[in-house]
Amino acid sequence: MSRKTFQRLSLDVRRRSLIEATLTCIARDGLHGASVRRITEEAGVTVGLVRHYFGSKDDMIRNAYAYLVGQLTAQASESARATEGTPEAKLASFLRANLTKPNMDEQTVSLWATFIGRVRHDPDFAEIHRDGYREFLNVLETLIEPVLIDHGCPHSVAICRNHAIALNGLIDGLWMEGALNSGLYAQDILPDLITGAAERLLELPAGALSAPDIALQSARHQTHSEQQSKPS
Amino acid sequence: MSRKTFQRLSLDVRRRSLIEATLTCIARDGLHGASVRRITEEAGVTVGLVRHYFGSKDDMIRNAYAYLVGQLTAQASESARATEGTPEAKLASFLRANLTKPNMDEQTVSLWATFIGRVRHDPDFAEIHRDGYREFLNVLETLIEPVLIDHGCPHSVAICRNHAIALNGLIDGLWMEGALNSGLYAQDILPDLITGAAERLLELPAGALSAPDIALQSARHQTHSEQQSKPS
DNA sequence: ATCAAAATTATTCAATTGTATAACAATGAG
DNA sequence: CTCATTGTTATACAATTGAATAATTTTGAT
Repeated sequence: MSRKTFQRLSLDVRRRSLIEATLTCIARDGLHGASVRRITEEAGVTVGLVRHYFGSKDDMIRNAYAYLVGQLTAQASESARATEGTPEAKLASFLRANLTKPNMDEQTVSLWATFIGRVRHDPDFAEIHRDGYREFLNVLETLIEPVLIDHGCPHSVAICRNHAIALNGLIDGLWMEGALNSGLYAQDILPDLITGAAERLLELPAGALSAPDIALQSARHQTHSEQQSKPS
Repeated sequence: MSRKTFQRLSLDVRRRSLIEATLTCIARDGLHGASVRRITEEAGVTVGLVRHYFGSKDDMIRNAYAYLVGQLTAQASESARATEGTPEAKLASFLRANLTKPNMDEQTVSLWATFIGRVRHDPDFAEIHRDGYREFLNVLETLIEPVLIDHGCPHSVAICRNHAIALNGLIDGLWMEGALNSGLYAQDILPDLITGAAERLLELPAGALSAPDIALQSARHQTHSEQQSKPS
């Protein structure tokens, strides 16, 4: 019986393929069902490669966690960056993105919770979590400040930070409970719900985030040089 | 070599002792480190009892999850019920209780996240989660409604429910990120932060929840028959 | 075309897992 | 005091686990 034929791939490609297989398996089988054998089978390689590329299974899982957190934050940030228009529109887009596909996904939340459960037991997990959380807070602060300025609200660093902490809590909680979808309400109410809630949290006039057209009118006397581009 | 001496305990006591040992082990060693042997050693019995009382390890863990959720909800509800005074004081007490010890505890959050990670893979876990979530929402609605009425705010069933969903998200998110304590801010800012945030979410006058004395004055013209009892 | 380097496979190993079964002893009824 | 009940211990077992080692094949440099 002949050996399996194989390709030698670059370090980056192999590592990524193993990491993605790890996430796939944990999402599908849970942490306890994601054995080295199943993961490597999913990646189309044999077990030895784990040791070769990561040293140990735990180290591979750590890398998978960091990869997931990075993806989540990057997706959310990108969604805000890609939105043109007023700061209100950017913030609203960011909030809504967190509560719609693909960001709000049961599989992703499940993965995330599984990893969070290890933060306490593994310093590396704790560091990955802290970095991801800090990054998320920073993005939020950056989005919040211009909105506060636009509406003449207080916008000191401390105030922006506290708003970011609260808003992040709101996002996290709704994201998690919404994605797990216990069936107590329809998931699609959440984007509107969070923009409305954010308006009140930041003490913006009603509709500032949830009704962009109205908000645009009321904001026009401040930033009349900007014009909203209609999506095709 | 003689056998281990033992006591025959009642069904309830044994089951609870095994359940608590299960939670202790998962909190200490993580889900993967909580083997039947370690759990039974923690409980001071031998491995055979798991089969005898629960049938399987998975079934024992399911029971441990239900036990944890029940405790969490009961503690939170009790903290609100025990507070005498205005509806505002009750709601504020409930909110603050969720973000202070013993409710906000890294070990508990870690346990909770670990279990949440299994909701997707086990229908029994999903049911336990849904029941706990529904119960929490109901408590919140019950606390929110009289506050809205006191301040002359709209308080339809739908409005109360939406407020409860948002407030629950806020609680969950802050509770989780706060307990994991990434060190980005001091944990003890959270009780004040959430009462302030809740005021704005519910569109109450500033201080209605965060500064009970001032709130009492402003509410006195509505509910002047009530009097606050000073804590000893 | 050759050959050394190293990426990958194949296999082995000890340890641990959850569960099943049999032996035992604590307990309460009579 | 006796004895059956059954809660509990002790042991066995097959399966699976993560990791280590050895064998082999691909690849790129020369």
